[in-house]
Amino acid sequence: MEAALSLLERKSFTSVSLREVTREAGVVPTAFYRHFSDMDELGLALVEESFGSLRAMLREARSDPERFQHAIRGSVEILVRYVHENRTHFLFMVRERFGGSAGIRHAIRSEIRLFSSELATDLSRFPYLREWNTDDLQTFAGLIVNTMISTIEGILEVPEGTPSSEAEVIRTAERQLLMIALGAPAYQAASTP
Amino acid sequence: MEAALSLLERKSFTSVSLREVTREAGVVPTAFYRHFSDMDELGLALVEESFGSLRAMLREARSDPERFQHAIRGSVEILVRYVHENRTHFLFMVRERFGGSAGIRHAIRSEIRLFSSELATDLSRFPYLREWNTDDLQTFAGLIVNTMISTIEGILEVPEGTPSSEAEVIRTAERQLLMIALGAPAYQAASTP
DNA sequence: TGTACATCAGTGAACGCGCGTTCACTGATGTAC
DNA sequence: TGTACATCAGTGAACGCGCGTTCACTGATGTAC
Repeated sequence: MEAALSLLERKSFTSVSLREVTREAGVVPTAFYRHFSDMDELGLALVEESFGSLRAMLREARSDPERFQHAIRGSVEILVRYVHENRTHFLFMVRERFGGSAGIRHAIRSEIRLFSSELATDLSRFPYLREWNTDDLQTFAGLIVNTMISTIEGILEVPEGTPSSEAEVIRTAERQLLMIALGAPAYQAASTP
Repeated sequence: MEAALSLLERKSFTSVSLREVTREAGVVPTAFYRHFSDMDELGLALVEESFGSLRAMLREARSDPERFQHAIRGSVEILVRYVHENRTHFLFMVRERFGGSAGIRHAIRSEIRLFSSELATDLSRFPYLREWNTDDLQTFAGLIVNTMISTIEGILEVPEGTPSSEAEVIRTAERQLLMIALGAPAYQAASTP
């Protein structure tokens, strides 16, 4: 699994061959079958491992409710740190979300959906979101998740070691999340006249 | 190019071989070289063709300013129609945006950036956005483009012939765009106290 | 504590296959005079 | 209007290569008695 992830910096998982993985791992091709029956099984294991990183991130964001609730900046900071610390995991998720095999695509998609639902539950504890119906909360959470995903994509795309472009990505994310957060009360006011 | 696009329903461009393309086109493998020097050149030609569809969409949205300016529903309708009419073009863009070769990824990314800038220019003509600075407008346009992209992704993901799920995607898009639109004045009010 | 056996990750040779690319070719269509 | 030549898309044989997968194997580690 480590070998596969380390190959992702250069290419997408779908275009990595079984032999490339074993070569990277310093092992003979047939040894692969001691661990997985094919590349798809490896891919699904990587989905699980990768979303483990994401869940850990969410757990941390939750453990500091003050920061989570009040400072967009704090949340973006946690996001950025996790993307750096688990770069290949996030690269894998972003690359295979649409490019992967059907099984891997579905696995990633359902993890994101789960993640979005959990965020909706968290959001329902916000004072000014308390009275929203589930549907509106889901939509709102989806909007935030979209912005988070494109921020992750932005961070991964920025050439490594160009802090100025990355700072730009971060600044954009913070302002977009602020726009969304400010839109929420206006939306609620408009839909319950 | 038609043959390549027709293969995209099943797999991503990166994992399509030169021989598969010629087989689909009903032609001998070597005939490929009469048109492109390699698969990457084909891919770049497809980027151009695909974004042609997208530009046509923008042109139509612009030609009916009333609808463009006032009804989010109208804009989403145009978007949905274009995705259906050019399904393989959009599939190609979504799949290769992260999964493709470096050259193709860059080409797609810069087209999206261009698209976002043009939207920012259009937005500056809105009465209540007239006084925004370029930076805020770009950020705002980015947010809208993100939402459009994830709506496109949603439409492409929905199994064909399940109108109820598609309607759900459309409804979510409309409400998210509304949240964003309502957030704009609040954002401006907050940043110019 | 020692012996016998099972489990397990990795080995190395071999297979048939689809791949990208080369080459010299064919025959239809377009262009110059 | 007729002839000579150029351009062009497509052909078909051939190449060397990396691929996924099979098979019988080795040798280290763990477990039962």
